[in-house]
Amino acid sequence: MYDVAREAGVSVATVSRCFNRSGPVGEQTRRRIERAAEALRFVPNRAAQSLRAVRTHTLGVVVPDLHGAFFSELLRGLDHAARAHRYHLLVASSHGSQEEIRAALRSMSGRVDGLVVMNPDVSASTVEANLPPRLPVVLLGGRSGPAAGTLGVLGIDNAAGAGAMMQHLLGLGHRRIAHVAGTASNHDAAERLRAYRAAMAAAGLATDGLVFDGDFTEASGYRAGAHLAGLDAPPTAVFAANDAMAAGAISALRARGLRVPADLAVAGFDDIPLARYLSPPLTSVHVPISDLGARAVERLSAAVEADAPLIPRQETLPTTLVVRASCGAGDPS
Amino acid sequence: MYDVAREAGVSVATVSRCFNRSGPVGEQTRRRIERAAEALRFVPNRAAQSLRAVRTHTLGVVVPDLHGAFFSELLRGLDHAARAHRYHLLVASSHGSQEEIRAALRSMSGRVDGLVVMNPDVSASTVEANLPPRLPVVLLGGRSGPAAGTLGVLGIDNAAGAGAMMQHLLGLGHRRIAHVAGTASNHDAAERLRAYRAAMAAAGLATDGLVFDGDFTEASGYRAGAHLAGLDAPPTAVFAANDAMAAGAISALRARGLRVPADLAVAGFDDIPLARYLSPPLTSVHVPISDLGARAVERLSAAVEADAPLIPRQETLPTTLVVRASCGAGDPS
DNA sequence: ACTGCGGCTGTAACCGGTTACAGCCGTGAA
DNA sequence: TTCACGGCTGTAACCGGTTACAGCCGCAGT
Repeated sequence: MYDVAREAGVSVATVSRCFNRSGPVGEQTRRRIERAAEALRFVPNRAAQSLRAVRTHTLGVVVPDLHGAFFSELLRGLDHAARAHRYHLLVASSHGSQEEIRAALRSMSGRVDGLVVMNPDVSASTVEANLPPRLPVVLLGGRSGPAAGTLGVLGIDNAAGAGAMMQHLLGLGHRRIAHVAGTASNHDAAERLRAYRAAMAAAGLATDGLVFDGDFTEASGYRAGAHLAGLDAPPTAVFAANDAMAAGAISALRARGLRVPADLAVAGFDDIPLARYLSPPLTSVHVPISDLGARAVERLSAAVEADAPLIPRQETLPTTLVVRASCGAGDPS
Repeated sequence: MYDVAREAGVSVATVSRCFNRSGPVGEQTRRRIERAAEALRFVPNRAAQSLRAVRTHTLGVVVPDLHGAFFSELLRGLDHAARAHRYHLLVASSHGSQEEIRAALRSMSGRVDGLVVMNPDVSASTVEANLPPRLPVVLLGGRSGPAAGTLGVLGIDNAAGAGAMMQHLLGLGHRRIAHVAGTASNHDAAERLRAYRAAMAAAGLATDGLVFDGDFTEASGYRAGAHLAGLDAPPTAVFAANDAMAAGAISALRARGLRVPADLAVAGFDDIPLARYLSPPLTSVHVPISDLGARAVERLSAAVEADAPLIPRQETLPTTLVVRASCGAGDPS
C-alpha cells in the first residue's frame, strides 16, 4: 500500500480512504490512486484488515469428513447462507482424531468470527479449551444434552424420523425388518439404531441377527445387502441408517437376483438429492441438511452482528417421511 | 498475549518463545506461562501470525458451485492433500457470476499462500487482475490453452475419455446414440460434446435431434430421459456428460417402462463413487477427481515451499473407460 | 488584511503476534 | 576481585492495513 501511495504521490491514509470510501478524496487524487493501484496490482491484505478490525467476515467449519452427499449438501447450505450474510467459509476436516480437532480449532482463532463444529465425539469442553472465549460456536448434531456453556447446539430429530419410517414399514406388514447401522461412534447413528430397536420391541418383534454394522459408505451397505441376501430367512425389509448404504444394499440385492421392492423393501435416511433418482426411487427420511447449515449460519451471524455471546440454546429440526417406490408403497414413479 | 505475560510475570517475547519453542525458556517460567495461558484460555491469533510471518498455511479454493458428487470428491482430494502438507482450506463459491469471482478472489488476498480456481468461464487475466502478484495459482479444468502468465493449468482428458466411450458404444453395435450435454458455458461439457460429435461423424452417423441440453443435474438428466423415451424412433444408447444426469436418465426411462440396458444403454462420465452402486451399475469414464485436487495442492505447495513462482505448466490427467452393466456389456454385477 | 470554515490530506498509534538485539545475572577461571 | 561467557529474558521494531486527530489551503464574509 505504501508503494501505491508513493506512486500516486499521496499518503497511505488517503489510499485507504479511497478504497473504502470512508472519507472524502479529491476526484483527480482518486484517479491517480486507482491508476497506481492497477499498475502495481494492489489488492488489500485481508489478514491485516482482520487484525485491525477484529472482524474477519469469515466463519469456520469443522467437519469429521468431507466425503459423501451429506457433507456436500451441508456445505452447500452453509455456503448459501454464508453468501447471503456476506461471510466466507474456512473449512477444516478432522478425521475423527482428537488431536486433529484440537489443531483445527486452534488454527481458526483470529481467522473467523464464528464457528460451526460438527463432530459426534467431541465434548463441549474440548471445543471451549481450544478456542478464545467469547467466540460464537454452534455444535451440529452432537449429543443432544443441554447446550453447554456458551455453545449453541443444532440437531435433527433422528428418533422421530426413524420412528416414522418403522411405523411405515410395520404398517406395510413387514415383520422381519433389518437395520444397517451407521458408524458406531456416531451420535445420529446411535439414535437411529435406538429408535429402530424401540419400534421393533414395541411391536413385539425380535432383532436378533437383523442388525448389521455399517459405516455410512455405499460399500458397507453393499456388504450388508450381500449378507442379508444370503441368510436362510432373509428379512422382508431393510432400513439403512443413510441413503448411501441403502443404495449399496439395493445394488447387492439386485446382483443376487432379488427384486426391490417385490422381494425385499429398502429404506434409507437423509433423502439426499439422488434418492429420488435411484432405481427404484428410494423411500427415505427427509433431513433438512442444507437448512441445518443455513440455521447455523443464521445464529452465528446474529451473535456476531449483535456483538453478543451466542444464546446457548438447543434446537432440533424436524424430519419427514418421504415415501417412494423402494418399499412397495406410494407413487412408483 | 500481554495478559498472559502479565499474569505470568514475564514479557510477551518469553510467552511467544514458550509457545513456539523458538528459544530457551526456564523450566518454571514455562510452567507459570502455561498455567496463565490455560487460565485465560489464550489461543494465539492466526491473523496476527500470518501478518508477521507472511505465511498463512492456508490454500484458497474457488469453485463455481458446491453441489453434487463431483465437487464433494474434488474437495475431498484437496482436503486430503492439504492435510498431508499441513495446509488448511479456505473455500469460496462463485455462482458463475463474474462479480462474485472478483469478490472471492480479492477476499483471499493475504489469507492464503496459494489458490486453486475452478471456473470454466474465467479468463486468466481476471484472475491475475484481482490477486497480488507472485501468488501461486492453479486453474482447474479451464480452457486448455497454453498456461497463461504465472498460472498453472490442470485439466482432464475429456476428448480421450469421451472418445473411448463412443468407441465402446459403437463397438457394441449402437448407431443411434444420444448425448445429454452439460452446462453450455462449461468447458469440459463442450469438450465432451465435441468428442461425441466427432465420433459420430467419423462413423458416418447423423446427430440430428439426438443432443439434449442438460446442466449436470439429476433433474435435467431425468428430463432428457423422458424426452428420449417419447421419441418416435428412440436412440438405442444415451451418453450423458456426467453421472448425475445418467442416473436421472435411467430413472426416467424406467419410469416409462423401458429396460436398461436391454432396451436402451446408458453411459455417464466422472465415475462418481455411487456409479457402481446404481441399478444397473453405470458404465462411465473414470476421472481422477480427487487426484486432480491432490495434484493442484502438490504444485502449490511446491511453489510455496520453494518461495518461487509456480511453473506455468499445463497438465492433463488421463481418463479411463469403466465398463459396467448399464450398456449391456461387461460384468453385470 | 484577517477570521472562520469546510474540504482534503498527512502523521502516527494501534491491532497481536515474532524476533533481532541488547542486557542482566551467576559461575568459573585468572 | 575482575572478567569472559553462556543462559534467560526484556525492549522495541515490524508485518499492512485503519482511523483519530491535526494541519493545510482556498474562499467567502467583514
